[in-house]
Formats: sequence, structure tokens, C-alpha cells
Amino acid sequence: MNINEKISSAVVSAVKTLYNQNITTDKVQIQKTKRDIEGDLTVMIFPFVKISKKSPEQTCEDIGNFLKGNTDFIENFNIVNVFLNLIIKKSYYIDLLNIINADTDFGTVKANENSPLMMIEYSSPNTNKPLHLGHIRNNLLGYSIAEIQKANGWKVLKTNIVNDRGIHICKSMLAWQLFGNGETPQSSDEKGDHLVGKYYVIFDQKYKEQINDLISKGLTEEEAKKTAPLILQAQEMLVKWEDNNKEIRELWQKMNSWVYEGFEQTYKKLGVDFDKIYYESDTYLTGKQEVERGLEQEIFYKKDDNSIWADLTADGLDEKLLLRSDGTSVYMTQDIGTAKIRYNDFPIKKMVYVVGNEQNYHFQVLAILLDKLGFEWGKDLVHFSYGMVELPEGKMKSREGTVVDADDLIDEMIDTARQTALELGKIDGLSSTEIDRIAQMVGLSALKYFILKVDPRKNMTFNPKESIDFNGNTGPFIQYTHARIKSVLRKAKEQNIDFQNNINPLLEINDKEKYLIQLVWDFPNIVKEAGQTFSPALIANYIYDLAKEFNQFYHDFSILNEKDDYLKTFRLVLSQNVAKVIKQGMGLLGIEVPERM
RNA sequence: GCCCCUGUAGUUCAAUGGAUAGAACGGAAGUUUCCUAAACUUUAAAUUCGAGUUCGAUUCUCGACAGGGGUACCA
Repeated sequence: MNINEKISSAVVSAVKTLYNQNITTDKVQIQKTKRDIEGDLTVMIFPFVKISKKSPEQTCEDIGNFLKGNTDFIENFNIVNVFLNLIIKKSYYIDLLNIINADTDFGTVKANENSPLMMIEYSSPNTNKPLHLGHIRNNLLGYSIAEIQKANGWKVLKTNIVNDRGIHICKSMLAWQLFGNGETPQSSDEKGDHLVGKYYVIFDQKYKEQINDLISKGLTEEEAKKTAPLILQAQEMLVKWEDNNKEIRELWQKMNSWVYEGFEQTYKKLGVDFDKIYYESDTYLTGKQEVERGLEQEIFYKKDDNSIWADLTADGLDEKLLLRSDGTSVYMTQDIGTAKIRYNDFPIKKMVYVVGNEQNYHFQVLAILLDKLGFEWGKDLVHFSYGMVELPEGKMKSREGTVVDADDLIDEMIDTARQTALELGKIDGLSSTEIDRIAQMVGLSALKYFILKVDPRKNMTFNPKESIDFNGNTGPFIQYTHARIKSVLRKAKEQNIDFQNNINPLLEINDKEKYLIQLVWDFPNIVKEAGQTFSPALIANYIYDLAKEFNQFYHDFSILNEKDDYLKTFRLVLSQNVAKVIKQGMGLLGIEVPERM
């Protein structure tokens, strides 16, 4: 039982004894006392004023006295503005530190075979272009959420649905066929996904030329868009693809394999992975079958041109296309199929889709459609929706060439980290492989932390320069703090200081130390809350607070020169536990922390 | 047009309905050269506006205003 729970139940019995009323512990609101007010934890008294039928001040006094008299961990209390500030006995903190110190997996719950299964879908790329900054946010969030849920005792299955078919792929294929001269990743020395992406852009350019040409011949823009030869050819190619045309399928497989090789490299660099990969080309037929079943059962309907639709006006939404008039399937079709297949494959308790907020409507519709089709889990799907990433220069626009490529960005971050380290002269004497390793860790942590520290739901601005700063709320700053602590611990070991023993409970501790212990002690609650709210940001900001506090603490005390052996031991154990929590917390964000840097 | 989301210091981000709205970067002033780095201390600076609910509202409700997204036989 932690200190909050102890206080809560003590308040419950206080209310019972003093006012003869039964309340539950969740009625007791406890928070950390503000730093400039004396006390450690604060109990809100307002909720009890109605029960006590006394003045707020008197109620505070009553409950405070009861707590002090009937528990063994309250030293004293004071009252400010109807807030009951409790002062916890110092020995209690020492006990806490000993408990934390003994627990190597502090803060996490391990899953067992009976734990429920959560499937988390993230990344979900299209195979017609390389990954960009927006995908990076998706991948980082997906991976981090998976780690957080694991730490909360879920069995987690990370999955990726690869959108490997559709009109967009045909555009790249067609452009390559028409304008490509047989170019391959080998012959052009270009990463496969970039090469295929290049032809997607070429398609778009040529298509626009054709549109302008037709407009100049007197067609409206809308007509031109529909009748340009290139788009007609692409549509034809998609029909052939769905008809299993051999030549088209072979080209498709060839180009997709290039892309997969490229993606694999990017994922590896980012440090994300998957337990099970689904391909849209394997699931869209199931989706089509479901749509046809829906049509037979008159859940959906057919228009004159043979296209199939769902009427959602009764749910306050629009009509939604499910199959095109030429019989080919759309995004929604495959998502229905994929969902069904997944629930057949695994005993899923919770299905989470990490997909950008521009898809909010899509997932709202998906849940309704699955529900209408009779899947009882349809309405349980969770769309973890996140905001877009912008740059200091403004929005990313593919047309204007301001899209930030994922590979370029990662390389740039690592380069900057290397250069910064060189300038500071801190990696003198390290081998080049060590330098590479550290540059990679620091560069990636800058990127990852900067993105994950922001509330996922909000749009954000990514500033590469600011992210890699070694001060402030950044990944490198936290890594630096960790490395510094490790350095002190190494030196302690060199001096043969044994700091693993239990700390003397009679030791006096000061406010800064107390505050640090409180912060460390909070870690399990933070992990739990982050799991409930799917918020890596919560963990990120917490670790930063801890690192910042620790740096100030570090500045005030010369730990290794401490004369008092008890105090030295205590401070080393405290440092060690701060490092432990930083490492675990950063692990939940998918960020490595170096032993030295 | 209709639907959804977001509005917090100069900037980037915080704040289970709680106390004087916190940090960081940048700005200003000062101290310092320290076990891992220009660090530390002090300081100026914000809840878009208007109602409502509440003992108490950045937070909940309604209405303006602003920004973003969706509303495609694109994914």
C-alpha cells in the first residue's frame, strides 16, 4: 500500500469516526503540496465540509488531528486556505527508498499467460512513396504505446497493415513503365522506397500536364481530371490487378519488394518493429465478401452504376462508398476485411489503431459498419488519433516539395549530434564506432523525445535545432543526466564505496532529497496513468522533471566528497534509483540511454 | 454549407475542477570556472473574447472569433 492509499483510508476512518458517515477512498483527493508551502501531501477538505456540517477550518483541524493521532507516518500538519497539508515522517521516506532500491522492475507489471491481449496497429504505410515526418510521429507513438501497455501488464501484439494495393500503387507502376527505362534500385543506387516514390511524383506531374492540355482545349477542370489518358490507364491497371493479370502482378511484386527493403531500413534506424504484418492485398477480398454479404442482407445498397454504398444518414453521417462501379475496392473495404481477419487470428481484447486525426471520420464510420455487419466488437475499436506535425517554416506540402523525408531527417539528426559532440570535445579519445553509437543514440533521442513529449492529440511544430539542445526539455538533456549519474556511480565503485546496503532509517534528509524520493516514488502511478490515457507525453514530461530536479540536487551536493558515510551511501542509492527510473521511463518511450556520453 | 478537433508568456510545451497557471528556449541583471559540458541565482512576460454551472473554471456547458482537419469512385 502506498502513501496515498494509506492516507485515503485514514481519512475515510476519520470521517467515519468524527462524523459517522461512510465514504469511499476515491472521494479523498490527495495531491503533492505546492513547493513553497510547508508539507508533503495535501488533502482537499472541501468535499467533506458538507458532511461535517462545520466550518471548513474546523473540519481541517478535526481531520488533521485524527490523522496525526491515529497513524504512524504523519509527523504534523498545517492548514492553509482549507487545504490540509500533511508533513510525512522523514523515516518514512528512507523506508520508501529502501523498497524502491530492492525492486529491480520498479514501476512495471509483467504480463502472464492469462493477461488480456491488446493489438496495436501502427505505421501502416502506402507502398508508393517513402516515409515522412508524419509517419515518424505515428511510428514513435505506436511503439511507445505498445511499450507502455506492456509495462501495465497487457500482452501486446504490434501490427502493421501495409497498404500495398490500390490506385496509388498503380500510378507509380504506370509511370515507371512509361517513363522509367527499366531503372532499379541497384542500377540507380537509390533506396527502393525513394525510387518508387519518385515515379509517383512523375505520374502526378505528367497527369497535371495532361489536365492543363485538356483544359486549354476547352474542357472543364473536372472533365479533364476524369478523362486524362494517364488516369484512365491507371484505373485500367487497377482492374487488371484485381483480375490477377500476370504481367501486372509481377511488376507489382517487383516494385513492392523494392519498397519493403527500403522501409525495413527506416524501421530499423528508428528502432521500431512489428510482431505481425498484414497486407491489404491479402485482406481486401475478405472485405469485398463482407460488403457483398451486407448487400445481400440489405445492410448496404447498390446504385444504378453498380457502385455499392452504405447509408449512414440515420447515424447522422453521410453515405459512404464501399465498392466502386468498376467493382474495385476502396480503403474502407479492406479495413473491414482486415478487422475480421485479425479477430479470427487472435483472441483480441482491445484493438487500437494508431492513425492520424484526418481519419477520425473514417474510423467512426468503420465502427458503425462493422457493427451493422454483426460484429459485436465493432464498436470497441479504439482509434488512437494524433495531430499533424508541422515545421517552423510551416506546413508540409508535397506539391511544394516541403515534405521532410524520414531517412533524411534521421541522418541529419545523427550528424548534428556527432558535430555537437565534436565541438564540445567530449568524445575525444573514443573510437569511431563508439562515437557513431553515441551520435546515433543522441540524435534519435532528440527526435523521439521532442515528438513524444507533446500531447499526441495536438498538432505540433517540430524544430530540429531546438530538439537537439543539450539543455532544456530535450532527450539529450535526460540522457546526459543519466550518463552523469552513471559516472558518479562508477567512481564510487572505483573508490570501493559499498552503497548497496540498506540505508539507515534514522538518517535525516533534507527537502531536496525528499522531493526526489517523492518523484521516484511517483513513477508507477505515472506509468499506470499513461497506460490508461495512452500518453507517452505524460511519461516524457515526468522524466524531464526528475532529471531537472536531479541536476539541481547534484549541483548542491558533492556526493563523492561527502564526509558522512551514511549520507554518502544514501545519496548514492538515491542517485542510482533516479538513474534506474530514467532508464525505465526512457525505455517506455523507445529511447536508449547511454552509460557515458 | 455541415461535422470534428485545437486556441495558455515572444516561441515550443505543461497543468485528475483546486492554492500565487508551471517549465524550457529566447530577453534582462548578477554570481561562478565546479565530480561531465555556459552552470547557478534573480527578473520581466500568458489562459482569444462574452455569458453560465460551482465554494472554486485554463479545465465543464452555451455563444462569438481565430487556426487546423474532414465532408472524394484518393489512401
